[in-house]
Amino acid sequence: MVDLFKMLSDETRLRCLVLLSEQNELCVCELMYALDLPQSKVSRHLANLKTNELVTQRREEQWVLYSINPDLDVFNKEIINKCVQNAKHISIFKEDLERLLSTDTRS
Amino acid sequence: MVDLFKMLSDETRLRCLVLLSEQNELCVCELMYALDLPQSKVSRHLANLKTNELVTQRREEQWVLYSINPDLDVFNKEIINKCVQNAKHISIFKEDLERLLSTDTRS
DNA sequence: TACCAATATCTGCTTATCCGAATAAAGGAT
DNA sequence: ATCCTTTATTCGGATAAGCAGATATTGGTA
Repeated sequence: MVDLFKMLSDETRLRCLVLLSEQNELCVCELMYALDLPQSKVSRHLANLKTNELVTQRREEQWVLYSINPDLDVFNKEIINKCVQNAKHISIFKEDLERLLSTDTRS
Repeated sequence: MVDLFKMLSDETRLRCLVLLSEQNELCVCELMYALDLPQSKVSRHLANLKTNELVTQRREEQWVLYSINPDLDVFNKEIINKCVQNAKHISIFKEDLERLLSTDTRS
């Protein structure tokens, strides 16, 4: 439990997880654009999430696509889902999603 | 959200919250005994939880009794409840509860 | 007043976490 | 082979968080 909550106690990581829950698969540059954050920051936090098995990655052409780990245990899945639901009311997350949907940044 | 998860990402604080959820009200010395941790550590973490409004305190005679904040918003309450449920399967939390119930340490 | 039990806070220290900037690596295209 | 785009990692430094042990505070009691 502690490890899950450590991962959730950083705004950048939470924002990544919320977007990944909405969009299924995203590459680093899409997340950079949606979050409006530097590349190393996004990449570093995704690496943390992957180390803690909250996300998975696969390579497609020049991009690395991240997803929420489909094999999450029930508890982790439920907590993340609650976060995603809660995020719907919070402006920073809404803005992230708007930016994400506003342009195709994978090109 | 980030603040809630920061509070939950420490084992001592999680253990306190789980016991408080089970027992309604506990004083510092009961928690010290149940968690088998030094007084300053328990007191410090309870102070953190209080600063973040996850617990409340009241004084009764020589003791300070802590409770889960009854005015928690829905999200915080749901997350904490999930933790309490999940803790039922985890030995360290079960042992805490056994120790707590084994003796009256408030005397 | 002096004392005592319970709790809170301070002190000095160690470790963890986060950051931007720079560099490295990896794969595709020319 | 070289270049380009994307992503990962390293570096040095700043800040936050955790700890034990010691001291302070608080309210009640002798």
